[in-house]
Amino acid sequence: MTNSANRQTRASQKRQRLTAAAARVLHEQGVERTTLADIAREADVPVGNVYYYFKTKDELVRAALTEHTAHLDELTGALDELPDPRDRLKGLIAAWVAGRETAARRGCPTGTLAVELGKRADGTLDAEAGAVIRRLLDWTAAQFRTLNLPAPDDLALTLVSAYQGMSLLANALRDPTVMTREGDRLLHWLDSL
Amino acid sequence: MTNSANRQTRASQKRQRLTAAAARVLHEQGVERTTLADIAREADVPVGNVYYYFKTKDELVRAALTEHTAHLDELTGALDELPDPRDRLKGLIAAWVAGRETAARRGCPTGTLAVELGKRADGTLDAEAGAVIRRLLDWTAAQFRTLNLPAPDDLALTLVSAYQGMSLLANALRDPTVMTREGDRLLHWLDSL
Amino acid sequence: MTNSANRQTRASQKRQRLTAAAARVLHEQGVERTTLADIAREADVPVGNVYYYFKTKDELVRAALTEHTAHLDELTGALDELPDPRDRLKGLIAAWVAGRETAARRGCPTGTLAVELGKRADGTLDAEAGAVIRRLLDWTAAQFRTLNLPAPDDLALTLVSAYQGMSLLANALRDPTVMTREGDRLLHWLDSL
Amino acid sequence: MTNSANRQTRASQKRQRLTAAAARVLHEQGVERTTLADIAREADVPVGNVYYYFKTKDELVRAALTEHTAHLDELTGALDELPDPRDRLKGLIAAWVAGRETAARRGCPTGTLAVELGKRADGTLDAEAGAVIRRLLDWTAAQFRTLNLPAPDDLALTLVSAYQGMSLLANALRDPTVMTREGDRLLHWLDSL
DNA sequence: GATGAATGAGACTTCATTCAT
DNA sequence: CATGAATGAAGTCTCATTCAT
Repeated sequence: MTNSANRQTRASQKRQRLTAAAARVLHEQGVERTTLADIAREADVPVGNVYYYFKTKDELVRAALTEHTAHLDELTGALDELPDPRDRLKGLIAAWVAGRETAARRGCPTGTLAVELGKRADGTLDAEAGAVIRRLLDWTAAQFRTLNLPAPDDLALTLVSAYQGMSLLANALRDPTVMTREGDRLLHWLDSL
Repeated sequence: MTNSANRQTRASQKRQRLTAAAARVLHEQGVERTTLADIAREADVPVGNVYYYFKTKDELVRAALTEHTAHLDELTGALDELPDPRDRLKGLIAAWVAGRETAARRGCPTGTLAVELGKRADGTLDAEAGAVIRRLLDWTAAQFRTLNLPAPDDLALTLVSAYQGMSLLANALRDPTVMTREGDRLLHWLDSL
Repeated sequence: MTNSANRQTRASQKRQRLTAAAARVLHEQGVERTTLADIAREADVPVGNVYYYFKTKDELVRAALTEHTAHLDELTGALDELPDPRDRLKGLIAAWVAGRETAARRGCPTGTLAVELGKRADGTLDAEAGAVIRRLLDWTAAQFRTLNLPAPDDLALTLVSAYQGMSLLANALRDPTVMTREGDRLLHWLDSL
Repeated sequence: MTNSANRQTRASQKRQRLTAAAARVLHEQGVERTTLADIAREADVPVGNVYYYFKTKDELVRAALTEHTAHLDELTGALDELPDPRDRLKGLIAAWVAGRETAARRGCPTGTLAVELGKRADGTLDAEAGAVIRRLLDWTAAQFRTLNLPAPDDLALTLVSAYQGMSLLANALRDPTVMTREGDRLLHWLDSL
């Protein structure tokens, strides 16, 4: 590896460390309660150096949203390997239920981010949080459409809405079984369509 | 009315004004982005005076939660007048849909509060936000139970979860029709039980 | 003195202390090199408390400009007592020369402020610095007009311009005699009109 | 051209580009509001590379002063070609008036630099700004001396002082006509001597 | 020589909370 | 009881300067 490539790689690594740390810490503590120092510490980067990679705190939030989008794409990408769209949706639900402990402790990363960003007077970042959710909606609707089910958009809305609702309740009640119970119901519902 | 009683009344009025203002502003701006000064201004109470009624900002958050509980009780109390529990639940859904514009702009007051408080490391207030949601769950489960439906707690979970989910999505997508579409589906679902 | 009046007076005093300190320190160190802490220390006020009186640093700069305007008004007000406008102008020049040590060390308060504020991209405060100078121009022109001299505005421009020039040179050369020499010349010039 | 000479030339070019950029940007934005990055960008030199040519920001300021001195020498050198010293001085004034738009927008480069540097506690650079002004004073005095006029130093002081004054006022009032009006007066004044 | 990256001190500003009257 | 004023801790952000390659 050349020096130049090495340098660039190290820099990219740091940027990536910061992005990952931001996604993690912002999910855990929320946007407003998280300080740049928190993220810097988690990424093991000096605070002053954060600004070399991200000019504002908001850009770090944006990076976290992008990270969540990437996670989502990774998941749906893996599910796309399954031949049956219904199985893909069941896999999605299974993934949600598998994350029940995290959901109970911190809620859905994207959903809680959207809630916080929605409180802002200036609508800069909330639209971007909404875009991530819409991405999930779109993928889900595509599966329902492939299944030739009527009103696939409404079905997608119902499914994603259920996910956000159960995550919020699991979190509010600090009860991961909410995810299991609702997850089971959603699986049955899918089979009934 | 005696002077003393008069004084107490005036004091209560101020307390009430502060509580109402807290509920309103905290819903609109979120807990972390709201300053005591914001609430004081909205309640038309001098900042320095707030501390006579509420020793900390958290107590104002608590008061807002109590206010939301009162609103909920008012609603369920009115619905209890209806003879048929199914009609009561339909009335609940109708109320949710009626609040679609607010939901699209700010989300569910209790739900968004629970999300924000859930991010705190110290579990001081998040339990109380959960309690308000549980109160709704309990009332809803009671209706299902009266209807002699099986697993009334799960049905309640599904219904309230759907409400939180559709509120979050309406908010994240800034789209009040989410409330209408999901509301219609829930009404049909109720009839199918 | 009542309690209320007392309280208000003390607050005003603090505000006045801050304004005076700002005028002094900003003149000495310049706008950009002066920190809020510098002004706070000079006024013997805790840094955090400064913001109770002035919401931004720029407001403090504005206050300093107002202070300089007040000083100017005081001076011209005193000179207005003189019956002969020519004597008033001579008094003005005498005041300038009297301040030669300060001028040599720090330049003209308003002039140097105008220079610094003029460098700003956003034209917020530079106009206000210009206004103070224009006030001096106006008063000076009024004297020339009363003397029935032709083109009083140009004469005023020449006189004030000379003042700013000699202050700048005295400051740049660290030489108070610049003020004396140019002051003498201006007095002769006045008599020659 | 040898490699070594080539390298040196390229390096000199960079140094020259930085010097010119410093003179320009420092004049426009002022010393304190200008960052090294600003100058580096304007000179199209990587930030990290600036320190190879200038060890500190102050050295860049010094270089800008040198650049202004060079400009001044160029101007006076050209004027020296004129046989009549009075014409040289008139040419100087004409040059000032020709730069009226710049003066109105940014003031005299040397004068405003002197003002800012004069605010420093440590007398490091302010003397050098004064030196540039003194250079102009000296050249001007030489012309008056050649004209056999009495007190040539005082006449020079008056002329340069007038220039700085009119530049400052043009700048503070954002009015280039100040330069024209005062320029005309100075030309008449020259003829009257 | 050249350069992207790193660093840390310090600036401005906000705000929950307390105080003095 | 009421309230303008006070306080200090903490947060975001900037930037001259240095470092590693």
